[in-house]
Amino acid sequence: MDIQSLPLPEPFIRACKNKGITSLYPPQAECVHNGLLEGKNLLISIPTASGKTLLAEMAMWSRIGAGGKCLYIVPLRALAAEKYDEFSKKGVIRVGIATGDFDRTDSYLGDNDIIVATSEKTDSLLRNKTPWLSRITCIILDEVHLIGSENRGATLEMVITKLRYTNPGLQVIGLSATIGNPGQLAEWLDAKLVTSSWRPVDLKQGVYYDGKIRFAGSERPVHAKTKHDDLNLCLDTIEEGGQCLVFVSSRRNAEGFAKKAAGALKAGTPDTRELGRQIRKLRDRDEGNLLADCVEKGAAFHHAGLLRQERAIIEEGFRNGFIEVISATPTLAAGLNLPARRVIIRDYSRFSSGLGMVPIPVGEYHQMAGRAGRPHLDPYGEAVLIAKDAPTVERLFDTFIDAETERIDSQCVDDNSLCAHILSLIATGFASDEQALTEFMNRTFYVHQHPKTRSLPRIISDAIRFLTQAEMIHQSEQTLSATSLGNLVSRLYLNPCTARLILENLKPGKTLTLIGLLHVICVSPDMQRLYLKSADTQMLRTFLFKHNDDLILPLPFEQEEEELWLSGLKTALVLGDWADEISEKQIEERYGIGAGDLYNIVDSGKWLLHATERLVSTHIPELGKTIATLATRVHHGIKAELLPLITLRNIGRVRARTLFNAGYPDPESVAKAGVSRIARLIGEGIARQVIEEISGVKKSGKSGFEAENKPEYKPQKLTDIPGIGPKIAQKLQNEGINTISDLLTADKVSLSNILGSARTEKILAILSELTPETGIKAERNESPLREQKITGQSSWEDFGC
DNA sequence: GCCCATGTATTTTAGACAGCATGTC
DNA sequence: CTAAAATACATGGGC
Repeated sequence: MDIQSLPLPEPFIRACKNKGITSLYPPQAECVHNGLLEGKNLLISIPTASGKTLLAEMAMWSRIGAGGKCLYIVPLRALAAEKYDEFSKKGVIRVGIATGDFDRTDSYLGDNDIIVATSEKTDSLLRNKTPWLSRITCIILDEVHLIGSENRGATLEMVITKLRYTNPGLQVIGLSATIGNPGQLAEWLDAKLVTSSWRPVDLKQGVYYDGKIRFAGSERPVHAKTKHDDLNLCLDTIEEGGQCLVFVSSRRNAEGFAKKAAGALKAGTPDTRELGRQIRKLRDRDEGNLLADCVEKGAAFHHAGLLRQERAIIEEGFRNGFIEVISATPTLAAGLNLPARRVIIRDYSRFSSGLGMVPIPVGEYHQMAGRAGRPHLDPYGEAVLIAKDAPTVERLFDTFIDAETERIDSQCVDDNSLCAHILSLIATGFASDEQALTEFMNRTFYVHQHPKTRSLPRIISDAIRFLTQAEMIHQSEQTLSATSLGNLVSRLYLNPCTARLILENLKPGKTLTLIGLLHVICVSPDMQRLYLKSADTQMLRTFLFKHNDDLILPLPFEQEEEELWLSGLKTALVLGDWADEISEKQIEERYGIGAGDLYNIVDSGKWLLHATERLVSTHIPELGKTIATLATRVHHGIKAELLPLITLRNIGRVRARTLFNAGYPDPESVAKAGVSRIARLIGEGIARQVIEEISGVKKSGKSGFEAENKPEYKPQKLTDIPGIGPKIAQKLQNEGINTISDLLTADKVSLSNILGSARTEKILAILSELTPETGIKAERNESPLREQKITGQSSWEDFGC
């Protein structure tokens, strides 16, 4: 089928032509025949790299041509960024991206024709009643089979159900890997099912044993260059001019294999050495950098302990053909599109606690195998499993290559996130009584799979009971409504169990310490915890011996709970060290974690501390202040003494520490020191910028030295302060704040309630710069955490719900 | 007493989503 | 119902 003959906007057709795409692949043509461009729902289950993205784009362009707006839902932030780039390149249409870490376009998001978002972000937008969502006329569900994922499937299912509920006539395009029950999923989506195993590059799947790869019907000998089968398979492809992807079961294995491969590759090229340099630059120029050592030779490993930038360099280096082999954990299987001529699935079983080594799902095998063969670049793709003995050869064919893919099952009721979803349904007005909840749930995939279920009413009323007890919803007559707490929890995207855990334990009555607070957050279901190693247990016991009194939660007796408690403590200690300015390298060594892990822990910690502050501030403003301080400390990884400096733009933990140690503990002293002295510490460009900021001078052609002699900025009235106009001033006056000095003595929490926290921060930052000159001392008691008292009691019982 | 080879007990084991603010210069 | 590989430690023998 010729693209030019299709009813698609001209710019899109031109863009395709420029990329060399003139006609459709057979499965793509089938989708067009099935109404892709006429707004029909489709579930498309075809192999990776057979043109799913183009199908999505065709559907979206045709909807946009008809005045519509499209939402492209992906499971990973990295994937969102990739699609965003890809769609943006075509020009003409407006593309936006919405993920948790990437919301700069948020305010104008609704103006875009296409919005790329993660499923969680979409859920969050729904909970915050984002108006433009009702104008969406087409959703693309990338990797829709993830609806069966235990962790995150429920969210995706609820998002789909909600959007279809509010937007009648919505076109739904599901893009799925091969699954066992595609018909059932298609039925639920009211979609036509398109399946095909057609691939643009031929894929050969086989098992290696005893010097040969056995494919169905053919064999291929592999030259035994070394005594390692996995390595030989790898070198075989490289000699032939291809690249290799090796999937293994653990990080250590990934690193081990890359080291082995690097040893065999020996030389490396100028390109790989450059990549190595780039990777070295990312860390403190310390001695051993295994990744850089490997990459220099053209081998790399890939897992979640790496930094994002490291992963990006490796992926790009592989795509450009510089890196010849990557050994990876499943990160790469699910993530970006990174094909290679040969994929080696070396470890086909993985540890699962309580179960031992279990074989990976067939679906996952196919996802890995599907990575073999680069369209237009490789003549064919090979996916190879490695057998350790003769009988295993056949077994591997049976369990993976010739096996049926697993079915997917709805996770939306037995998942512990049901409470959160019920709360959000009530808070956003999807349902205002039990009847409506049931009706809504009847539209889920769960009920489609279990049409005769009778347990649903009980499950729903259990959730309602929990939420009522937690004072998140309120029941009068038959009507359910969210309390202000419930609304807050829903909008903060917090698991209700987490919110309850926090509120139960931060009640007044106990001495609150930094580690005690962090510990509460770290045992919540929303925190990603660290795995406990045996050496940790010893370390934690020692810590407990000395600091048991600092903790709020008592050590539980039951073993399972104890493990959660301890791993939460370990995670809390990591956050504590980070906020105590322990160097990243030291933290990584002390807890045996990678830089990427640290980043993730801090990221989650930041989010949960922010949420905690919001939760607590309403009831105990004093405590809210303390938590806000701590949130800032964890955000930047600084001790309390650096708080004044961190408010400056372009000053992070390192520069703030440099300035502080050189005798400039706050913005005023920095300004007084002048550009030349500060420049010696943090470089002239930054120094100039910072001092300009402190003096409140807008960026202009003026030199930084002039800025030093600028007359002091002395506001007289409230409206003299940038950020405060007549309306805001009126609001403040209504609360009894009439003058600048009132503002300075007012406490931050009540200000936040009047102005919102972002504005308050901004205004306080401005005020803090001028206090000495105005003669008013801003005494914002950031009392040390250890002395903070709160009253009440904490209980262990409701821990973790 | 030291070094190495071998045997035995112990330890370790993937990944990754989410908030903020809605008026003002 | 279900693990396996790497590593740390222990032992023993040769010198």
